[in-house]
Amino acid sequence: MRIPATIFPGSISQNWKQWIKESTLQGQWQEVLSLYYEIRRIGIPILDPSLFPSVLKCCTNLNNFKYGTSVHSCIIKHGFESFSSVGNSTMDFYIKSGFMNYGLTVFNLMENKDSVTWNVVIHGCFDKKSSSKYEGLKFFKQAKAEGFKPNISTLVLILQALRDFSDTNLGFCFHGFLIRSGFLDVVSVQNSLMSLYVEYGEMVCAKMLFDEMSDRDCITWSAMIGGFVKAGDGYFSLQLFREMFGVEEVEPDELTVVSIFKACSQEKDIDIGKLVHCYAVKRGFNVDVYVGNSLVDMYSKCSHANLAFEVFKEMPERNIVSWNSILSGLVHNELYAKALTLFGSMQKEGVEADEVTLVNLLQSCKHLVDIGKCKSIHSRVIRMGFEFNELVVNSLIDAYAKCDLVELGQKLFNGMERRDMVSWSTMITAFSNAGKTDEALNLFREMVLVKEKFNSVTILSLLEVCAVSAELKRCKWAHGLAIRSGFASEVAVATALLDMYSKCGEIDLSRRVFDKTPNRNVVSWSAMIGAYGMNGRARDALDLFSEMEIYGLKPNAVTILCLLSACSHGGLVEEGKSLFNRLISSDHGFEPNSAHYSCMVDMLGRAGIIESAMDTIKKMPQRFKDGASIWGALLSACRNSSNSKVAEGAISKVLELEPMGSAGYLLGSSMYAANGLWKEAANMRRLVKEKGVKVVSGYSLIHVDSKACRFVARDGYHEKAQQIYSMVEELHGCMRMKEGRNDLFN
DNA sequence: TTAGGGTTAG
Repeated sequence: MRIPATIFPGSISQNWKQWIKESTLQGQWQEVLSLYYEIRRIGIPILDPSLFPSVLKCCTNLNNFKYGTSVHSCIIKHGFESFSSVGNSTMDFYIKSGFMNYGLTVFNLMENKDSVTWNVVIHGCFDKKSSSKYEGLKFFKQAKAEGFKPNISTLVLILQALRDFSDTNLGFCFHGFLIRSGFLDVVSVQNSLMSLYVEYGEMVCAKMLFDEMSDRDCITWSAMIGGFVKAGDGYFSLQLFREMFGVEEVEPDELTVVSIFKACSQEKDIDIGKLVHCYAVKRGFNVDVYVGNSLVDMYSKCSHANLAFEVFKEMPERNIVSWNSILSGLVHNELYAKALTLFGSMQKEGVEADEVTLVNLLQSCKHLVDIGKCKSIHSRVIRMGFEFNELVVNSLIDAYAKCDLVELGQKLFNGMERRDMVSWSTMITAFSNAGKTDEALNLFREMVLVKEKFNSVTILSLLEVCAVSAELKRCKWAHGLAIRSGFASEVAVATALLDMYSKCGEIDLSRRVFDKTPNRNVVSWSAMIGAYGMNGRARDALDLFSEMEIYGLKPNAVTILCLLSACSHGGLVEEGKSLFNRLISSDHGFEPNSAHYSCMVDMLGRAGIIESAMDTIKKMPQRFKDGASIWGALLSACRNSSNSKVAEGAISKVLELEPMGSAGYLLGSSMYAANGLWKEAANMRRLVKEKGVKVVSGYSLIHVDSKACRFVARDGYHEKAQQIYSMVEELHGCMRMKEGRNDLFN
């Protein structure tokens, strides 16, 4: 290091001080420190404190904590610590080096605190890494009392920090302070306040602030658009975006289009998405990794997996979020095996997986119902040290449950150090899906007992559990709980409620829930139509559908399936047929799928019109002819009408298309038995055993006190089985006697 | 001392 020639002997020249200041501003920190080192080495006396702020700043930026402390001791030795500029810099150095406590010691010892002092300490408290945000608020209050004038950056930081507090009142109070102090005219403060309201979910306040603003910049618009996207109102954010285009002074940037892509995926509006994609390319935004990631996500969520992959391939820069986005996109589009393959490429490129990657992989395994792959990901989870990560473990529990390994899921759940709302909900759903209703309910009770909060998803699981157990008392309890917790007014919950009651046979209660549901959607209507169908009230189902059409609501595939099923079970063959024909020919845009055709075949079969059923199969599109359910429906029709000729063909079709499903064998066996073909019937049952086909048997539920007892035909698992069977015998005897007596009278 | 809005997941 060469010392500038213009140095006065014995002291530091003015030029030299200037050089230090400028070099610090230019980021030549090492050079400044070397010069300071020379000054100290030669022993040039330091007569004023003006060089210390620069030197300390260099130490901070170079992470040279040790040297900084020696500078601090030099400051003390010279008696310069009483200068507020030096004290402020020392404090800043300690705080930025991660030693908040040392910074606070300097702060407490300072005699001359100025506005900068307060700003520095408050900044320190609100640093992203800092954990003393609450302290920061206290300092702010104290500073205000001492007449301190905050600067814009401090105010912005406070507004950011307030997001971490759940107390919305703090935000409202601060808003008041900003008005009183006249700072609310500054755009960056307004933007930060608006974002705070967005974070609180107070969209009305955010929008009011937005409307009142006279100068809106790109950030204002983006924050507002992003806010509505976050609140789930993609439609309105797209409207705002159109409005923004009309304002000449502002132009959307990378951050704006990211929010717009998210809005498009929410609204499934691929047309606007493509348009904005073109705009982004024209403006050169597509090189931004955030923009690329959002595009991948948008195309995936709009079911355009190919386009998502194209964008992903063309991205100039990819990060872990890019990989996770495409993986989740593939999962979203049911391309599970492809997701697993792509993970292989990700590894080849040396990109390290994170928790989100693991969750995506587990999702794939779950849908593939592949126990081996689940276990292999599980071992990877352990190797990567994610064994105690709630997000990952929750997904593992879910995946194992879907693979029928509820016990393994339960083991993981029990071993969790920390469980969150999702852990509990996942486990409850797992029990529910496995038919373990008592376990599910007990777990929910435990969840309440340990004071874990629950959300509408938990309530949905709970309602499903109650629906499966079909016990009215339980259902009413769950309904009460849904009301008390404030979730009953949500459409999804209300729909689950009506479904639950219908499964208990309490169709009038279902209707009462339906009538009270606000913002009913196509799912609610379909559920109610389905409920009528399930309870044999086909006429009511058809009437409700007419009402739905009057409301102008478009039925979806499920609505129509529910209607056809209602007609099928209610024996309204003509009505079902005419409805089906009307929907195909009208401008509903309805294209029947294989389930609809199966339902039609089932309906005609139940009515004993096997020829028409066969005709339907002949006429339907070729691609549906290989669906096992179609032939299954025909087969059950044959069984009911003992049409063995058609049955033979149907049996072989079902067994060919679904060799591991139990339906074909069981229907076949019972049909042969009904026709006295005992050998063939036995053969069917032998095949079931030989092939290891899993038989799902029907069961009855009896509630004794608060316990549900499950009975499968001829099982002896109940502890009082013997007594039960002897009672059944006795009852049979009574019935025989009654029959006999009837005979006598007839 | 120095500031405001963005992407993936159960």
